Amino acid sequence: MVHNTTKPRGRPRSFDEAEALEKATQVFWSKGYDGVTIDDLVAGMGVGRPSLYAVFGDKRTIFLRVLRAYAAAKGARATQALFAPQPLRDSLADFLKHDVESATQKGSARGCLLVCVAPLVNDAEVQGFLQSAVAGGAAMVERRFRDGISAGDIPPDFPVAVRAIQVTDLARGLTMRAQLGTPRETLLKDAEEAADLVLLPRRGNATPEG
Amino acid sequence: MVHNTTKPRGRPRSFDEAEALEKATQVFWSKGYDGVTIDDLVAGMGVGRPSLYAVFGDKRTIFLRVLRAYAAAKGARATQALFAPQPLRDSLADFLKHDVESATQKGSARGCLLVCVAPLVNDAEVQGFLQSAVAGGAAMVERRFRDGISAGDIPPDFPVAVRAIQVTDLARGLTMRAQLGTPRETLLKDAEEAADLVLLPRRGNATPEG
DNA sequence: GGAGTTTTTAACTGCATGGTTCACAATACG
DNA sequence: CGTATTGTGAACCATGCAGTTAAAAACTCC
Repeated sequence: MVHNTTKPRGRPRSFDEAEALEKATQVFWSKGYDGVTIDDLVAGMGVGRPSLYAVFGDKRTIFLRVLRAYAAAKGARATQALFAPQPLRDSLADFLKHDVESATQKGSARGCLLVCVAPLVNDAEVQGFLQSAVAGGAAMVERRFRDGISAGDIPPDFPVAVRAIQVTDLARGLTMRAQLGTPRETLLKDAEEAADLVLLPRRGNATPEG
Repeated sequence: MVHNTTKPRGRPRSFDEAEALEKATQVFWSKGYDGVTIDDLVAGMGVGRPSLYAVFGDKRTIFLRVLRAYAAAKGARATQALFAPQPLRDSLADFLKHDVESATQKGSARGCLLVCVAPLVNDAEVQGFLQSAVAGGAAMVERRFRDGISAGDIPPDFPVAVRAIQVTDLARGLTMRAQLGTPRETLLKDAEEAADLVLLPRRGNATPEG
């Protein structure tokens, strides 16, 4: 973050760039990608049309910036939940519950930009970004599992990769149900159950069908 | 199935209604809902524009018909997989694997109309239909679990409702990964793992099969 | 073969939208 | 105080789109 100390010469902007992006997020979140018109963005972001094009570029570019900011914020919160000093089971439950909470925020659109909106955007760059985001999420959970093995919370033969993917699959299922209107309380309970499902010790071998 | 024996009076249609609907499914599947124009449907379905309006109605109506047909077909295949005469574990695995296969079919769009396209449609009727479809899927799995208890495949205290929801959540996760391009083989393996995750006996649970 | 009925082909209309342009307003610098 | 520079507001234009209409075509019934 390098701050530019030289003051801009001309008329100062009447909007805050980050704030406008935040509002753009809400617009895309509530209307999808194709459903959003430039006028929607102009109205929602509080930025005039020419300024919008000058500062942010066209719709696709705006969406990419929104996606990146959204994913970064979500990733940060996920990291915080996963790697807070607490038992593995609580980390996992917090991870999933946080997903649920952000997907059921009132006053904001339901669901998740990354899960519900972005996959439909027919754009190579968006798809690539999503793939890496998904892989990154699973990798994060897997790392937490490894820490859990070190801490003795789970046995050393715990199938970290498989379980990590299953956690993210379950998270996506929760998010989609949120989008369809399942109440938050139900989903929070399901999040706990999901954490337990993945972690509860098995009888016999941890990996089935060895 | 009532066959209409009276021949139609005027000029015969140059297209098959069911076939056209099938093609419409592909169009929506590959382009989403908002991304589809009437011209896309005209081109994709092989039906003239006025005929399209006369026979199928507008885009929203067409999409609803497509959804119902798609859900019916998918439900039928799911029933077949779940309730075929085989052990519970195989039923579940087949159920999930079938989902994966239909979501990774070549020559067709990836993912699932119900999971990847329909949730984004901002329409009360569509959302309602989706909710009932989701609930119906979970109920189907739950019923299969009950049968499994009767057959002694799982203990009587098996939490059928919770596990059924988890199965559908996992299925949605698989489907979304399919949409993002995860190869079929990976997902098929993950489907098996998911079935095992849900079914493997927990330590501390009573098992009937001695 | 002709009349009546239905589908198809092609063109048309009106409206929303994306992207651009232009004159004007606001601020920094000399 | 004037000028250069940048942002803003409103109007503008071409395009694409949904939905309709008019006439030609294909078929059944008489």
